[in-house]
Amino acid sequence: MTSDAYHRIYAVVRRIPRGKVATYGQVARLAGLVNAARQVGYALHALSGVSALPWHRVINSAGRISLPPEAGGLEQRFRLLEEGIMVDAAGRIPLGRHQWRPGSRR
DNA sequence: GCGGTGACGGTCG
DNA sequence: CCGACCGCCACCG
Repeated sequence: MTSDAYHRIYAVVRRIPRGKVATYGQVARLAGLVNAARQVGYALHALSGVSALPWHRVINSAGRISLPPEAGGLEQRFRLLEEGIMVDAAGRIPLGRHQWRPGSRR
């Protein structure tokens, strides 16, 4: 049932270091997929929060939480704050300071 | 197989 | 900086 694409996506998300975030498009590219940002969102949605994956470290390219508050966005904001990532009331995150750069190992 | 939908992303005004 | 549009593409009824 878990497609190969999903497996790759999850593998990438699992590598995001604590205290760092990655964008949907970034995850898609690292997973070797093209124009699949939406698919990444769909893959994470399929988890329904029931997972050991750091799904909360994935945000959109605008540097904001895409998930509606009542659908888990609130929990995502809380988890990020808990890791020392600044998230303002509007769900905005300073990407320049927190975006994950693969290779820098953090 | 078709059409609507969305945890996206880049552009434009 | 923000909202409106449009292009993309897998999932679902």
